[in-house]
Amino acid sequence: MVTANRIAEMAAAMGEPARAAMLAALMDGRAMTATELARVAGIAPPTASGHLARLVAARLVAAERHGRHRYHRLAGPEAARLIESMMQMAGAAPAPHAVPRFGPRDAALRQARTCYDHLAGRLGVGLADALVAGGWVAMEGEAAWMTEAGRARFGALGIPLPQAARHGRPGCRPCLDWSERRPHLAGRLGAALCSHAFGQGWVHRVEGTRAVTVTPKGRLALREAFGLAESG
Amino acid sequence: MVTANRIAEMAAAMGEPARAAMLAALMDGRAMTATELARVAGIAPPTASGHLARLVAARLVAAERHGRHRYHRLAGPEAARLIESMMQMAGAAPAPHAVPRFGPRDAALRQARTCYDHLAGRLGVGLADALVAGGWVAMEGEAAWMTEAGRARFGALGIPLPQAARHGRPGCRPCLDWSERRPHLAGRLGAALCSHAFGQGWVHRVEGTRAVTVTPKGRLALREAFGLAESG
DNA sequence: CCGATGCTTCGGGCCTTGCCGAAGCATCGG
DNA sequence: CCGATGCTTCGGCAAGGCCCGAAGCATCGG
Repeated sequence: MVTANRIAEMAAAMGEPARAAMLAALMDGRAMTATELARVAGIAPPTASGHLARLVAARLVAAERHGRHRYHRLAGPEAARLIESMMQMAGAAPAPHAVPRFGPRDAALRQARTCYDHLAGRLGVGLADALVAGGWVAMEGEAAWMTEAGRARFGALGIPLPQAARHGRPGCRPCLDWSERRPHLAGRLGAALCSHAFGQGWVHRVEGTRAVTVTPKGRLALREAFGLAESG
Repeated sequence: MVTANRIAEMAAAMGEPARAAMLAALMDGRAMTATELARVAGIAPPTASGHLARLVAARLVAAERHGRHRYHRLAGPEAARLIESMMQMAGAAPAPHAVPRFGPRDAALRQARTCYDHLAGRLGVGLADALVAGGWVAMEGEAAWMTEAGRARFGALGIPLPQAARHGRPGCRPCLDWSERRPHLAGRLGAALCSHAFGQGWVHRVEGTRAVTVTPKGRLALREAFGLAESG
């Protein structure tokens, strides 16, 4: 009974168009200020402030002060996962959940972007395909796992590996790509790959968006390391 | 933007204690009448009727008339999956989400029950353990898959097998058991095993509950087929 | 055909919640 | 030190939602 109440609390926090829009906007894993989120949701700052307080209370969103700004991000991978399930069941968006008004960045977003903490778009899907084709990773339905060979080769590249079956977050799982409608790689492995790609200068973020571009160096590295033919 | 609204609609449908309690009660996959659900949620029948209409509108619940009764069940595996995610994030229930007032059936429920369309409780967890130990199935984190050997042996037992990587539902996935706090087997394989167990007379449902008992025949068969030592 | 049963619709009371503008705090930049 | 900026709190309004009892439909059992 108590569990039903907690469910209701969380669900109610998501169950309002303005808050749902905010959560969707946070799904790329970046943090946003209250004012930005107000604009995204199409409401006045005071209203947004109230909504955000409620999302924080429901532990779906975490907030952090930096000077006179307050940055909001999803509370964690579980929250992202939950919202992702909802989006999927909501019938995946026809357009890749729009960033309103910021102009026609759709092409760039479709090509490559971050999805919470891993890579998505054609780049993410292509990378996942290459990893499966190369025998690094196997996928079946909603399951994915590293092969033994993959584990060894990721290690050799200096990519920190999720230990097998640690209790919390799955090491490796497929995540349905909004724009491509095919799976890319999420979970701890997806996050590790993404941060490695940033760290090595394979990709750069397009300032102020969640789009990323592949550098020439990255294009080369992705082909050499994973056999990824075209990466944008 | 439209996607945020649909999310909000679904979430709002879940975001009310009475409705959340109803959904939780439906999580074993059986259908319940409106009056039963009213009692579960602790509200009057007219109120429940309104709630159920809303859940149906949100496509979380499906209803079906049988004579003067109207049976409600979860709309499908995706809905079950979604609610399960919420429960998990809600911090798995201390008690196995209670069937109120129907008396002290907890012991039986903990021992063996259905969870949506597959087996749960000590029986379900033990079966999953045995399948992993016997090399039928492998599990890692939130991923699970049939081994080649397992696929062949399930087929030999006459259990209809999910084809690899069909698009909709995952063939095989772990599902955190409420009472045991360890995974049992869900997905299409879990459902196939469960219906096989009922069909072969390995288990019987305890009338009017979601508890099941293992028959002597079932105990024998489970040991012989899967090496499951004690099955209640 | 008639009463009992299951469910829904209707009407109305009550409370919650969304929304905004104005005003109050804090921080930054000069 | 002062104005601009980001955010929150406050007050008030309006809409929507939850809840119930009474009454209306349908179905079942005799």
